Amino acid sequence: MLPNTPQQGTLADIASHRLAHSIVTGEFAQGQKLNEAELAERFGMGRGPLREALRHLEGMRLVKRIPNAGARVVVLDYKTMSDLYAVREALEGMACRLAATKMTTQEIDQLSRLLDAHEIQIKEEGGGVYAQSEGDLDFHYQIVRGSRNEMLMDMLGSEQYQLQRMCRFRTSRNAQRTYPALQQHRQIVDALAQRDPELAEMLMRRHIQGAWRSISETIAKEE
Amino acid sequence: MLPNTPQQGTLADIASHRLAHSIVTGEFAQGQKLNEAELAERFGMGRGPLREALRHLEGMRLVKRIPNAGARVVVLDYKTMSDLYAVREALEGMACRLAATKMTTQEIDQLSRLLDAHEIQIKEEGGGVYAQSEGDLDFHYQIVRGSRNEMLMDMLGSEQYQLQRMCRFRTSRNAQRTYPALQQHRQIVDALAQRDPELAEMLMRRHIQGAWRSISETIAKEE
DNA sequence: TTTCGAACAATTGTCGACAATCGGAGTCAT
DNA sequence: ATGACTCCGATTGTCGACAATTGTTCGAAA
Repeated sequence: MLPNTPQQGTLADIASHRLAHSIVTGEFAQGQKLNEAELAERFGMGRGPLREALRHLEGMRLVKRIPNAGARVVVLDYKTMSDLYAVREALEGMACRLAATKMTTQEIDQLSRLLDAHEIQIKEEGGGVYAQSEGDLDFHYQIVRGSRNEMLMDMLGSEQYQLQRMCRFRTSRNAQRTYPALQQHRQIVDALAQRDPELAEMLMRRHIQGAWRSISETIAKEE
Repeated sequence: MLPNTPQQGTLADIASHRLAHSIVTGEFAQGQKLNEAELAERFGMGRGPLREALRHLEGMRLVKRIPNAGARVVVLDYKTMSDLYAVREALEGMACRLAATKMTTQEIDQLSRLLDAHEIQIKEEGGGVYAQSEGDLDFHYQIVRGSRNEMLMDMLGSEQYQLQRMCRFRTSRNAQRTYPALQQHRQIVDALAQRDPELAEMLMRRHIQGAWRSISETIAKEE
């Protein structure tokens, strides 16, 4: 469902996926230097494909390359995360607006049932991980797909998606926002069902602003 | 001023810039196959750096790569351009909203003077190319910089900027929108000066919607 | 004549080795 | 003791050659 295809294509693609996973999950610390020869050895490939993978990761903003000085894992400081959420707010807001007119009624119903499943899951598990779970990402991705905008799907699916997951791995302990998050999801689906683009965009933007406020407070508390 | 640095770094970066230029200006037709060996020969370098450049261009959505089948210049059809402008509307709208609170008064004044220069330029040249000129891009880029959002600057500066230029090269004949465009720019600067984020975002979004409508009509007329 | 298949040419994917560049250890002079 | 300079190790950047895959063309059989 999610664009997480392990992919069996070229070595460069494999390296790209494995590296992205290692970076997002924190296996590679932020700011850590990525040695080409060492990684090529570990992945059992030459440095050529690995360099292409690094170039790709650079495009996804997961690593930062400095000519003649190698590549380092990006550092997700407060400013970077803040910037990321502003971009997400703009893009997902637009996606939601478009989805309000492009999604089929059937798809919207399906989205509603997805939320029902989430609600059950929350009640069973005590509901501590919803806003961070893959379920939340699923909801957002379905709406992005509903926008029928290839560029948005690419940006939010392949690129930002990873950065956002990285963001969550970094601040995975705050999870008390699960109930209001589900509530907001329901409101968004309602707006979609009413075919109200303005409202749908506004609600999605508020939803993401709320998520950022929650994460932001968590970070503040830790210090 | 614009992020058009010819750059004297690695061969891969040089190839990336030269390729981007050739693609944007139409020297390489849309959908044209890009032969690695031939391009490496032309640029006087090996295939290694060139492959890295292609990876980079793929990230910028200027080329589309298919594993084991090579890279082709992207085709800017109607749907793609429409998607592009929706993304631009979202991102530049957000940039303008942020700029309304982050730009210094001095910077806003400077922006106003930039528009004065544009107005003079229009009157002198009969004003047929403003909306397509580099001057318009300059205005937009200054606002994006004013957002102080690194990610937005990257996205709109390095990546989308090229696609948009390509878009304009493709439809360079419609230029009767120059006066309303300048007028809208003035309104936007006013909103920035009044420190009104909501209004600034709304005006920028309308401005871009107008640009898309203009381009869209031109394309329709051609067929 | 059409279609299926196999060899072939062209192009992409990959590797190993060499050249260029950067960072740091060590040393010498002030 | 401190600063700068030099040399050396390590890492990145680049190239050429080889392997693998694809698309094509030619030919033979139905």
